[in-house]
Amino acid sequence: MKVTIKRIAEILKVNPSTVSRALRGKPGVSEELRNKILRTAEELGYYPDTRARSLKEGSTRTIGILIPDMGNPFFANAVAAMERVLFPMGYSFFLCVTEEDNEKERINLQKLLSYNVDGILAAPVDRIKNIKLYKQIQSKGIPLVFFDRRIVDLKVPYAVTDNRDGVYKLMDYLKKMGHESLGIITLHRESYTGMERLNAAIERAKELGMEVRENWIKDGKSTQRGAYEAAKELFKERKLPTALFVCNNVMTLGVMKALKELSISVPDSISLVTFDDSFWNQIFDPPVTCVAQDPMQLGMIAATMLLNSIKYPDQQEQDGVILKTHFIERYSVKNLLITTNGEG
Amino acid sequence: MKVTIKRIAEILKVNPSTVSRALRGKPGVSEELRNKILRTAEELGYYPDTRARSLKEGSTRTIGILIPDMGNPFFANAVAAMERVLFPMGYSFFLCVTEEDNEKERINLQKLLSYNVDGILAAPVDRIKNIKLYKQIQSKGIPLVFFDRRIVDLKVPYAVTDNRDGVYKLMDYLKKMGHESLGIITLHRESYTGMERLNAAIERAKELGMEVRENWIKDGKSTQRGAYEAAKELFKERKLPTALFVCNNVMTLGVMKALKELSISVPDSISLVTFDDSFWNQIFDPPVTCVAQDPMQLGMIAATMLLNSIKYPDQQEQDGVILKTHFIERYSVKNLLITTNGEG
DNA sequence: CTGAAAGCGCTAACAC
DNA sequence: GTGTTAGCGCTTTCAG
Repeated sequence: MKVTIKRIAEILKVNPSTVSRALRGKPGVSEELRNKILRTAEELGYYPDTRARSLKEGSTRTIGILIPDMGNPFFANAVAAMERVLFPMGYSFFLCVTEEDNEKERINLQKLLSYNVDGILAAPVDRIKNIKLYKQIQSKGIPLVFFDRRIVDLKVPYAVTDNRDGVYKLMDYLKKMGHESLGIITLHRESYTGMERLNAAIERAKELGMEVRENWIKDGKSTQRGAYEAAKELFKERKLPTALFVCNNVMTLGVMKALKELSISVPDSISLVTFDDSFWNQIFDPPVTCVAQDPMQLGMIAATMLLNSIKYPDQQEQDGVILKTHFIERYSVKNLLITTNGEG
Repeated sequence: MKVTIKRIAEILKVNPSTVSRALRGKPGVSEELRNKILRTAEELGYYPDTRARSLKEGSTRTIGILIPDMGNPFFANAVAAMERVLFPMGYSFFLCVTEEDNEKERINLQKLLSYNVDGILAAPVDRIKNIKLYKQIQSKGIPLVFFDRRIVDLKVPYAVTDNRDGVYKLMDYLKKMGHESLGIITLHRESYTGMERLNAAIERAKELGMEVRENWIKDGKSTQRGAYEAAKELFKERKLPTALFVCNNVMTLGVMKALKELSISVPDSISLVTFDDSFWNQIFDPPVTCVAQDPMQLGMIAATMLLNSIKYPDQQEQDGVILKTHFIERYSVKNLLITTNGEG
């Protein structure tokens, strides 16, 4: 038998509304009665039913967080940061994982709608498939913030990294080190970050006069495994580029594994740069040169933005935050300009 | 204005209950009316309010997952596996992060109670502080499964790793390699896993005649940073053990960082074994010998057990699953028995 | 200071 | 096949 306000009321022979007032600390209950009520509630193990309460009050104090992949420390850390912002404000959250699947994204978003979350933090799968649903969320007035990825056609506040800028830093560096050819292990192609990084890399490489052959571009599908296979494919090519750009952190693991198995040494046989800096980048042999994003900061900012638009629903500023990356030079890129007479 | 069943009913000039029947696919509505209802629901962007529905029906199709740390890939992967079990069965989940804080654990559990989750998957903070609350959850008949850690005094089903067995494997191996002294970087001391691994290590080391000085045991607090500091502390000691046991994966990162900074080479200056095998263990230089747990399997099993006790609430089997670890020999332990006349 | 009554959105039992 | 009614647990007027 569930412990309800009604039940407590019956036991104490008072009205449910009185119990409610007492429990919520509202005025209009004598100290004595209040204490008696609190005591029985405690004894009986009473917990307010937030479904019922929120049905009356509106807010569920609940938000939805939608990410593509739990296994990626980037997202795990972003969520961790969000939690640290949301928890102190009394919010709980549903965690939804899309695995880059539009259908899963759809179902999850619909559920969040049904759960009447107060807001949604989403890293959407792509820019097309569920755009209608995101629009619907928006038109229902449910606060929504995109993070890491965004749907450019939608006027939704967002917190993302400046992918273009990050990629440019890497390309410029490669050029400076004398590299004239480039291979790329790409993210899931339809994703925002996937597009951004790939396009930026190709554009910039071309601008700098670097060669990027079609068959040097392999789809790593955003995952460790995908990148492992992509790298294996790439190294089957007869002619290879001198430098390789890996589009995220977990794919770097896959690429490294492939390199190890094929006994291809970095940076002697091929140079390597990556987007993202997970701890393993510094521990690899050699440590990997990269541009770093800060998932914690991203998560914190996104969550703060969301809380803000929950608090001020009419403030239609629809602003976006774009975080710069941080270039970190390590030892995975060979300087081709000074090693022409090297010892091999 | 919210789109409700009532609203649709008004527009179509039918009764709410008819709309409900139509939407839920129940018999007793003419095809024509049903289609009309479905169409308007679609047009208006109707989503059923699960609060209201569950208030009537009981189940919220929601579960709570409580973990100590998002940043640890072990837990991230366990949660990922749980999600893969729960999602297809139509469950959403609240993710709660304790950060090894009893107070946070308490608040989160109480919220889960208030949210009327159908079940809880928990890796509890310790064996003492919130035991009453866990008991209450149990007595309320809310399905509960512990994973990774458990509260031994409570008759609650669980899925954990055989910590003792794992530690024994490591200790026996060290002994076999000729090590006679041992340092330990410990987990958060009050946690179940913290206790288990530490006690097992000390016991086994003593049994094997290995020396474990009090000041060779440093508290790594389960975190990368904690372990980093603990390792720095340890290496201030004048006399050092020949081998070091690190009690989990993320702490290994901290220890490695400290070792690098201090230019202490593994395994020449000190040998290293760890509990857990994250990908970085294989990539380190040298690759690290360890016992591996499988967080995915653990998560999958725990989630399956929970679903089972949701489905069959009366089945009081209260069983536990104990997973064996898998010993992986790599290159972080020096064989002291054959290097006495080595080249240094 | 306390009680009575209405209603949040939905469903199910019961009428017709 | 469709409508009526009651109620899940809670809060909030409005009475008294």
